[in-house]
Amino acid sequence: MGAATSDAPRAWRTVLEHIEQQLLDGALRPGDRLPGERALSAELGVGRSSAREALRVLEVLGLIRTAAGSGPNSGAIIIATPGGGMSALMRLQVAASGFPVADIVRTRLILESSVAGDLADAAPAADLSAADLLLDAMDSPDLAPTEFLALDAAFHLALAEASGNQVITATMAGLRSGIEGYALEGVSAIADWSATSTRLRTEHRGIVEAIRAADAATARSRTHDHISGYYAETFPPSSPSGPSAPTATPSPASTTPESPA
Amino acid sequence: MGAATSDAPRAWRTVLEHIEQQLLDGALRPGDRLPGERALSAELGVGRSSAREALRVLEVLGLIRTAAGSGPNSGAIIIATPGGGMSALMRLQVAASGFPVADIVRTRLILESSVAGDLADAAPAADLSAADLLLDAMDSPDLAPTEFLALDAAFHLALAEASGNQVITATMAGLRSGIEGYALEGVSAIADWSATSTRLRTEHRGIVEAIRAADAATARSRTHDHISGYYAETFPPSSPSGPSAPTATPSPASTTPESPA
DNA sequence: TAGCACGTGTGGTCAGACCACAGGAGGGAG
DNA sequence: CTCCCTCCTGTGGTCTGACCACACGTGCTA
Repeated sequence: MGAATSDAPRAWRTVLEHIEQQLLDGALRPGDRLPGERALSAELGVGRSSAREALRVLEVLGLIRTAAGSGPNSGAIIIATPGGGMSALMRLQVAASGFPVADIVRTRLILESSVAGDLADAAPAADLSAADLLLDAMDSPDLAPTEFLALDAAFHLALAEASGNQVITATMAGLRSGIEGYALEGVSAIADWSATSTRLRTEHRGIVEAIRAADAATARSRTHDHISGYYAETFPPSSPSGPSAPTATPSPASTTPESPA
Repeated sequence: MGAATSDAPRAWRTVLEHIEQQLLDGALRPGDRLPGERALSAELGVGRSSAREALRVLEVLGLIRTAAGSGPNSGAIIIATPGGGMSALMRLQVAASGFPVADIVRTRLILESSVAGDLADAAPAADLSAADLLLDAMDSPDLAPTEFLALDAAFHLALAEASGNQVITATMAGLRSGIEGYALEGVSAIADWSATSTRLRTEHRGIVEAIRAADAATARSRTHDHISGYYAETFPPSSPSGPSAPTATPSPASTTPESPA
């Protein structure tokens, strides 16, 4: 042995597909332990290194968690944490120029505006306590920009989580990771951080307020303006991010009032 | 050697971070060739298998393309094809129950409605020729459901591409992949395929028509209804996809006419 | 009975060896 | 001089075997 017999597909792909199939069949469920690497490779007739390559992919994608040692917590365990995989994907794609930053911002605009609107419309009012906590934490007067930004990201994510849509939550986590580097850089472009953070805090509360008031249109437009405003300030005029400006995206409810009056 | 000295982070992660850093620094750009696996591992002081694990991750994430042999086309080459990675991620997350199908559909609703609206509002009218071609192809009377569905997916993707937002395009490709299996299964749940496909064709043309007429609100609502309608038909009442029905999401412009009259 | 030492299995990593393949360099035939 | 064929080289792809660090369980010991 030692080589691919030409007609066979890549060995690691075999492993990946095998596990995917078992997941689809229900033979493998979240919380379950995968066979050990040695067993898995023997079972599928591939080398351990090939099996490991597949497991590595699953790990980065957020499907499994691995731990050495013995006992029930060791080995590869199925977990579905899409956020991690999404973050890695977005981050690397941005690094490789596959995702223009402007497109990420535009996508945030769409997703978050929609989330805010849905939250306001939610029949049984969504639980915003997590967001409230973050809002309070952000009021600490002596927060470094980095800390503030982390709380800010967590706040936006908390809204997504409150909406209950796991796909959007994971996507937003990924989008945020993708532009995290730029966000940190951007802080230096802000003239008066104190004023900016105060404004951001006010806008955050305004969004939550609109959601609580079940005013979807306002929640949407405030979210849109909040995000586009921040990026307009962070990425001054000639940001080499892409051909068009992030704020160019017409939001579903930004300039269109359609107020509930 | 042969083992991790406990304090060191995982070797493959070292490789991954090294490459990411080079991408961020601009030392590595799309189209460039990575060092060979042997050189890379030597350079970073890790084993070749560890370097390979990192490369495998990059490959699945759509960042590199690998080819054996020699010459300029061999080796690992930086490519930024987010769609592939996104598809793998979504597909596996769905398989692992990390992404409820209902959430994926809801996300499609948001993204595609928004795309259709933006397309209609686009200052220089977007190029819809690719979508037109697919529309014509879908008119072939003797298309198998599978073929029709493939064209249908391509049509929706073409609209996203026309919008020029690469993040949305890749995300939509991923979302589609995630529910592809369910879509194929769902065909059998459709009583009169001929009638359904005719309806879908009509709806598609209606969407494009609204976009061409620069009627954003109609484009949005038609897109929303098109998608939610299809899934309502494909996943009859008691689909075990999630706690709430996909159509429960209030679209920005679905039931709210705000017609241009 | 309480505590500790050892065995065992797991992931993590490395080193070395082949294979298949694609391309280029070189020599030989025309 | 030109063209074609052959061999060589480098690349990814894979397998095997080995060792390390670690966490757990078992069972012996005090």
